[in-house]
Amino acid sequence: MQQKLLVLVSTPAYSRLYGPLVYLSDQMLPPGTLVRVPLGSRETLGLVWPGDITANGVEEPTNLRPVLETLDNIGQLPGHWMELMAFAAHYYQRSVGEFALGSLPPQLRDLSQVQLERKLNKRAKLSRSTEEAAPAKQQLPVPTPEQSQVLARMAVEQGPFVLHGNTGSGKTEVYLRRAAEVLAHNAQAQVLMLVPEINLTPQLEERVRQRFSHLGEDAIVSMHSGMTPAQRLNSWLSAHTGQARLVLGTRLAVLASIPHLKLIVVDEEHDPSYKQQEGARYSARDLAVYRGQLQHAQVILGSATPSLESWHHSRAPVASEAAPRYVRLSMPSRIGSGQLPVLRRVDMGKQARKTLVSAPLLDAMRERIARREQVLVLLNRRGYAPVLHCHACGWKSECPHCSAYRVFHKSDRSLRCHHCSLTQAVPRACPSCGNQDIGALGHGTEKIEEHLAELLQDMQRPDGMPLRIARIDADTTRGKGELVRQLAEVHDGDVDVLVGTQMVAKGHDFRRVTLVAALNPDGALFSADFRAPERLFALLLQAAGRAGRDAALSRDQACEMWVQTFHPAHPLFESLKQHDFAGFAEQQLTERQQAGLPPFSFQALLRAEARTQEAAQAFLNAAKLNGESWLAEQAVSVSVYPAVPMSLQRVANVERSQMLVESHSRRALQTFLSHWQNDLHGLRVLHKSVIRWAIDVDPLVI
DNA sequence: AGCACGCCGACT
DNA sequence: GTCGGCGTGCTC
Repeated sequence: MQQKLLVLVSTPAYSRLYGPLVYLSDQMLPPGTLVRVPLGSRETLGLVWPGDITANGVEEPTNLRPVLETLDNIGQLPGHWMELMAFAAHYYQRSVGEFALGSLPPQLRDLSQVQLERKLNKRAKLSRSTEEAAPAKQQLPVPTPEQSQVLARMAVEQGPFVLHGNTGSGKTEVYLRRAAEVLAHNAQAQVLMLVPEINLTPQLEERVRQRFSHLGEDAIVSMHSGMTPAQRLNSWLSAHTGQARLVLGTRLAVLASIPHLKLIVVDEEHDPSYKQQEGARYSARDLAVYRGQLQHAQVILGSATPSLESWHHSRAPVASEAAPRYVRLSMPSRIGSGQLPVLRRVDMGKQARKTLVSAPLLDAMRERIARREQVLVLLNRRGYAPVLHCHACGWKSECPHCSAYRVFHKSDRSLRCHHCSLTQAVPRACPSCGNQDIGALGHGTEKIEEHLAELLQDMQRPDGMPLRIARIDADTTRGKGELVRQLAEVHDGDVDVLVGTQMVAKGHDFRRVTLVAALNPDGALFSADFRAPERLFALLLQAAGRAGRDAALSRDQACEMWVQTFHPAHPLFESLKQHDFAGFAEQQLTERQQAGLPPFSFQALLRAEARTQEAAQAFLNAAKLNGESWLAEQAVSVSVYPAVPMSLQRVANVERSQMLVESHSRRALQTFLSHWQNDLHGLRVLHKSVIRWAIDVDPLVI
């Protein structure tokens, strides 16, 4: 007899097929089984989903089609993984199908049962040959008292832990030791280590592989989007079968099937790249905490500058409040002789107008260079100048497809849109009035690199060789492996001054850098984005941490962090000077509480994309009306704000608009959003010009 | 989202 | 006379 099965396929929440579909099968397949099913004229991967058809399917389609093939040679996806998918889809307002199928390695979608079989056989042979690896004897560093204390707590408490450790306090050693304990305690146990961006942390990967080499080569796998489809499938299968004991990956790894997961480490947990910014906009950090609960795995959130959300949730309990959700553990000391850098502020109000690099900073740089130390200069804008400008008619280098200016890149004399990638040669004369006198406004890393070369042209190294000024940003690291290569050059000491965007401040140690300078950080102090100060503080502290990690440096070579600012007395810089994250966090949390901002409120954004701004806004306004009438009826306390064009209103000729939704109760917000989805599906029929819409829960940028 | 069907402009 | 533009509609 033919069975009816619920099957998930990858369909977005805004299509009409957002729930499980019904298929016929000769046998009853257990939930979690992968199948190939026909869908319209194509054939696609499906996942058998738990649930009662008769209870669920109110209006069951008449012409059911049969399952084509069962991919049962890799077994079922575990129940807790399906629970994770169901939770994530519900919380982030996506279809379960999109979340679940999107979390599987892309190649799994294309392979047939037979192809998969071949792949699995090949893997089985390989793993047998490398199984016997001799346990390597390694000399491990002796843990500091702080590390021992922290590890002792982790051994007896469940967490989740917020591990607040200053740069250089040895957080990584804690992760590795805790992982070793968990793996030794249970021969099946698996550990997941999440990092913000894998290409920025080859050092960590190397360290992990070395430390756990005794587990065998294939017991450690990586997972990130830069891998080839075949590599991704292999890693995923290793994790899914339990063969991989340690999974090291970026945010997408939190969605992998890891059946015996016992420990999740989220390194640099404050990093914004844990929030997916397209498609299903999940937070890997938050899902890691939820997943820990589901699978009874311990969770460690580590950072020198924890997110204010995590910091808030790990506060000392207040009598009136429930116990904090996270356990806070601190490691304030820096290991070795390396000291924390001294903060120097240059009051730009006292410098000549339009100064890019102030005299005191330049002098300090010269001193360092003369001693063959390295200098790191940070500027958060790439290119030469952010906009070209005609002095005669006022023309500016706008992008024809986006509401943004195209950036002038001097190296190849191009105008590039950083949003839609449109690249054109710089016009010889103003395209609007023909005037020859077009100039650059503002400055980017390219210009600073050029400017510093001029300012320092009289200098040479002690050995008479010319100075080398290098630049690292998204433009110079386009090719594969370029970033690693260029960083290696800096390491070898072949570079005296390194100019870069924030990408160089992340996760890389420069042993001989003793001076770090932020040229123009003021934008974040008074930004409309309430998270800008938090990000700036993290960036500056992290950048400062890049410096002076060389134990050979003597005391009088103390490292310095320079900041050029018009607001030298700003509390952010005062806290930074004291290396006082806790003080900074308290001050920010007080402000957020007074303003009713996260983590004291919960937010979501409804975004709509259409050919015209009016169409996008009309859809949002209708959604607002529907939503508000429901809220009034149900007496649920959620505010829906008016629709506004997005800060980048037009990208690649698509108009975008968005609307903020806010509540003091996470539950109220969730209830409302779930209801709202139905409204939106109904509205879609009336607003056909809307290309797509999506809800972003816990948005990072508004 | 894919993918097909379907009706109007510049080309082997 | 066809190839191909993307508008509309459907997929268990």
